Amino acid sequence: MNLKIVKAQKEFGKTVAADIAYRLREEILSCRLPPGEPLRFEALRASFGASFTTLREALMSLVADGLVAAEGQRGFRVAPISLDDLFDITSTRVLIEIEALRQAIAKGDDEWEIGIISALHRLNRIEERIKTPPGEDLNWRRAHREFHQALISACGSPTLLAIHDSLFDRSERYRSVSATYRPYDRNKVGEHRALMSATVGRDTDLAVKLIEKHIRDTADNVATYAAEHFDRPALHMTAKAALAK
Amino acid sequence: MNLKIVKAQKEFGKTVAADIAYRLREEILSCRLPPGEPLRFEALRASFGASFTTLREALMSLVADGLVAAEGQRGFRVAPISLDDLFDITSTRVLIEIEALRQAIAKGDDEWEIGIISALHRLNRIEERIKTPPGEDLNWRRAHREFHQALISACGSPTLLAIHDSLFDRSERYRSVSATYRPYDRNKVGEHRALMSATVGRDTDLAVKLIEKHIRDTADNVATYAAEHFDRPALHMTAKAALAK
DNA sequence: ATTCCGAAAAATTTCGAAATCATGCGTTAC
DNA sequence: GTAACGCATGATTTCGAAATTTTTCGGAAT
Repeated sequence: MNLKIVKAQKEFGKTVAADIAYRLREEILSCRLPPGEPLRFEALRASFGASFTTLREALMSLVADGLVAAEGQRGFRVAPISLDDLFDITSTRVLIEIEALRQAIAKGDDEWEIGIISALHRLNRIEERIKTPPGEDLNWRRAHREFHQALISACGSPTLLAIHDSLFDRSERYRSVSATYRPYDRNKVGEHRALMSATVGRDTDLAVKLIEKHIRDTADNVATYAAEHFDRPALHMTAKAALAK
Repeated sequence: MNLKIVKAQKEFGKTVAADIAYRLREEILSCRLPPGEPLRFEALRASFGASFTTLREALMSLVADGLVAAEGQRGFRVAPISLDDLFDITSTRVLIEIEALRQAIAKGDDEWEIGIISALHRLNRIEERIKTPPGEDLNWRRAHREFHQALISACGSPTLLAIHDSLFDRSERYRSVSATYRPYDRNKVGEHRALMSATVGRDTDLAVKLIEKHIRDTADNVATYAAEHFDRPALHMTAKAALAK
């Protein structure tokens, strides 16, 4: 585990703990820290350069987001993935996003429309530029997330938005798993544009239909290409353990 | 603030931090720690007998549950309450619980039905016994929560259940606020029974209608009796500050 | 050969001091 | 008289060592 030692500095968040939580989140969402991987304090300490306490706080906030699993007094590990979990997240996302989108279309103002169009434009630009699978590109992931947030940002319910954020993060991890094994589906570009049109055009029924299809298709795609990589026992054999064979 | 000093001992949770989080949660849900109240470490340290770090961890988990607000580097306070927040929680609860109840009725087995009937029976027994407003009784609150959990426990979606738990906690605080100012509405007993009957009788449309009415009526009741107590600036004047006037 | 017990080892959890940051007040310059 | 600066104060945040808990490994008994 030769991650370079980076001095804990408030690059992103206001506090060191928030910064570490953010960086750890990136590692987990991109699956550089694979599902099931145990998170031992000594190793994290070496990678992130923070104390036990600060790391613990970062880990706890990720537990709250469902990205890390805490097992009583037996430490932390990256939350495992499974087909059941993927289906559960997908169904719940459909429920939440449909409702949020309905309300946003009913309540959204000019600024909301502009936010959607801007987010889509930025996403498209990034997709033109990058060559690597977008699932691994930090900027693409950020732009993709911001587009989906923009769609429902006018729904008027902080709770709905918070739930959406959490579910979107958990979905992201599955996208990353499958992105390793397949090229990016260019049809997504069209889907995003259609979603924008229907939403800004206040065609509630069409927009709702499109968002459900978009979410379910993405999940199906992941399941098809990556299912064989689920539910494996965590591959956390150290070099030492592998050598002992 | 003359809370008695109780030695931090693992009465409830497995770890001291989990135990303190549980006890703090109770204080907040019952509004013994009023909304908006600043949570200063020295005071908490005296009340709960734990170190800064442990308290911080407990606070952070309550922040994740939306019961405590963390303001950057300016410490913690009990999350404020407002009519907007009450309406937001209520709408989202309706969405979540209707879907969860639908799925539970479709998938529930014998054990599920028995769980509902048992939970209702326990709740009724407690209601017969107690004299104080139920909102302040720990056992009533626990039984009430377990009845609502039992109704949807068979929905098959861990995510839906987790969201419900979180929203139920946040609602609980509003119930506590209003419970201080009005007697318990005995109609609730009948509502719970009707809810049980429709659910166990697999009458999806009726059950869904009843749960929505139950949630909305409770919220309206709270709003009517307690609205004047919302949005007040936090009453955290110390004796010194009051004296200075 | 297998299971059970106990002690050593490894990991997590807790602690209080030290560092850091925000706030309010007094002083000074304009 | 007003605004701006700087210091003192009180609070939070971070640290690494110490205590507690879990896990592992070896040995003896069944």
